[in-house]
Amino acid sequence: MVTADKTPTINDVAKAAGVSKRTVSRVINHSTKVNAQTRERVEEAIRRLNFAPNRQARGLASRRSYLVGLVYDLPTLFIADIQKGILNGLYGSGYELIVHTRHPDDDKVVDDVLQFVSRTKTDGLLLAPPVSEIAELAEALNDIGCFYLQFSSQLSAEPWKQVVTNYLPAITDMTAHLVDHGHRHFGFISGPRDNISSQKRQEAFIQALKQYGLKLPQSLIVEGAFTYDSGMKAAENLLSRPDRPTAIFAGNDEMAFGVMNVADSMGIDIPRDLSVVGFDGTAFANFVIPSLSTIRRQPNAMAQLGASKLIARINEGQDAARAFETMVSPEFVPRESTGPASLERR
Amino acid sequence: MVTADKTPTINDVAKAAGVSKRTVSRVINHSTKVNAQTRERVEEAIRRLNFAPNRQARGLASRRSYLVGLVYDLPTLFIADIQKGILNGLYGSGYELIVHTRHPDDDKVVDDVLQFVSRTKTDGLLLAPPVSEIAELAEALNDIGCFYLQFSSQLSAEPWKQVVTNYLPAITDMTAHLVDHGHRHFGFISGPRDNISSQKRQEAFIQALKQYGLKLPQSLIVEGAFTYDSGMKAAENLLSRPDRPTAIFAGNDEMAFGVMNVADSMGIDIPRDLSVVGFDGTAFANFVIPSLSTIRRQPNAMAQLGASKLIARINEGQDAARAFETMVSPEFVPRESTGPASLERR
DNA sequence: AAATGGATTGCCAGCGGTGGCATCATTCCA
DNA sequence: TGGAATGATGCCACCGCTGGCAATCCATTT
Repeated sequence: MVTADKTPTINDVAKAAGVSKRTVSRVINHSTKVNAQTRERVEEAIRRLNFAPNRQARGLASRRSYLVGLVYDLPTLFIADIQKGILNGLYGSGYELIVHTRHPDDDKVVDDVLQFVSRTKTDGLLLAPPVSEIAELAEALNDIGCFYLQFSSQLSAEPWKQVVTNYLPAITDMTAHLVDHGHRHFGFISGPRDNISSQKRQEAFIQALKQYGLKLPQSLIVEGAFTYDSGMKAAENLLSRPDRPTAIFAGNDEMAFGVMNVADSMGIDIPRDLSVVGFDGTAFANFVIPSLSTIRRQPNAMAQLGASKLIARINEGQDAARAFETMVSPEFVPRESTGPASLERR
Repeated sequence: MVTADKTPTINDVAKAAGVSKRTVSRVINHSTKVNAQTRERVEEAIRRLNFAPNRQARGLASRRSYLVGLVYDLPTLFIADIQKGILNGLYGSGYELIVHTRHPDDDKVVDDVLQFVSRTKTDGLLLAPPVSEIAELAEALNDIGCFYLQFSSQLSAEPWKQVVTNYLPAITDMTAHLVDHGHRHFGFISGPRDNISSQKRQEAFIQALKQYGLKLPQSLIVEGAFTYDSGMKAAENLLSRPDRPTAIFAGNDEMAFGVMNVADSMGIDIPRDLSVVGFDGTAFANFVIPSLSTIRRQPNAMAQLGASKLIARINEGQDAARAFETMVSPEFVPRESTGPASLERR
């Protein structure tokens, strides 16, 4: 019932190994200035006593916390996957993950995050989109000397602070797929206007179309809000016009589901009368009928990369972080919601 | 460029307020033994200097960490919502959330969590299902005197350590809904056999049916794995038998999507030929066509309750936690996937 | 007026580590 | 052989805060 023996301290280890606690400290911190035999002796003692250094004391003395923070906005499946990937990347690094999301009461994101950092003393911050795209926040963090890593869609001048998703290849593949199937007339449903990821997706789509000498008229770009309802609204708009597109690319899967629903209730068959493509590639895209062609991101892989990169930067400096990849590329996954363009359009 | 003034310490505040640092400490910790005027003076100084106590130093001295941990298994939308609710509940409490999920390399859950606790020195643990249902883990945590709160489906003898979802009311409503629509012949797709939540759902369903003098024959209970594929398999099984049910209750939404898909490819129309009900009520249930009738849990509310309850227990003891609710009830949300039983059943 | 007692407040040690030296042993070179 | 350079280790203060107790103040009691 009683666990009399409290957790061992560095002193216990020192005594057990017959060295000073300073030496034990050196071993813990992988200092090179320790004799191989001494190190072995200390490590043995650590193992025998099942010693784990006290993070708080370590942090207090060394002015570090051995904590990294994840800042995100909304709880989505994508974020859950990102978080999982981060935990994988952190595994064995000695760092723990502390999470933060904006509280409805806090209107000022920048202040909110700054407070979080000062409260928790995290050694680094992982910024998920769309928080990662806020330029003022990055600036503010730079000012206070806080290490951060953004999961972003826009390459900056400091790539060691980023993991960037390059939309172009996958969107080009997707476009090729549609064009090959005879589509010439496209609609695009964007995310919120000020959302950078959404802008980037749009740009990539336009650029891909250009390669085929095709254009995306402004009138066939409808603003959504990355939500199901907004996808429906946009679809009603796009599908009720006389020159309605034969293929719609939605800025995320959720809006694509909205499109599918509207099409269904308008008697427009997918993929016979309309092809639909989403973006994100969360599991649900595979569950709907017909299954949704989409662009699959790799949250797990990119998060793991990001975590490792941030830790490298914290522990070994900027140059170490530079050695890591920056770009990740999602991939187009064709499924049942895309097919040949119907011959008799309109 | 340089932010010369480092963060203020308790000493700075003490000096500014003209008191000893011990008094400042008392104010921070809401000790009652402080004169009202003194307190005001100190609080003013704290505000003026924008002081926040150093969590590490505080923890080191008081043997607490001001950290609570969330332990979960898989990254799902449900977990993301739970986490969001916890963060809401923790807001303003002075506690931060540190997350942990089982790493594939760790086979022994109990040891893994125990290590996490000893590494991080969390003051409390929030256990999400299915980790929350592991009896050995709860025991082990009790042994080391770790406070925890389980999000569970099974009331224990220590309700101050739990937030329990009571499935019966919603499942009874759902059953009533189906029976009112003429259904008499049901199929049930369970989660993994050893999953306690799944067992509870099954029990509740059986109990609800009993109220109508109806039975759920063992042969119409098919084991799934809470995954889409397993839902499809189970559906193939259920729908290919001569006495196939007119309504299927799936243990979660994801499996229900599998059922819908199989029904579609077998030419079985939902809801005309078959009613389907899911469980979870994540947003996607509303996105499929037809939209899925399901039982909506309230992850946000229950998580917020759980977080507050745990903090109360940590700060004010068991009796304070007793004052909190324990039971939460999900609700049945009828949508398009359920309707009248087809007349000419076989 | 001295004693009593409760309410406030201050002092000092110490939580478990790390940083910056000093120390000591050994090796290398002139 | 002496002296410097190098490697390994130990000593002690200190990181920023809280716990335990002593000290102080003030009102009340006798």
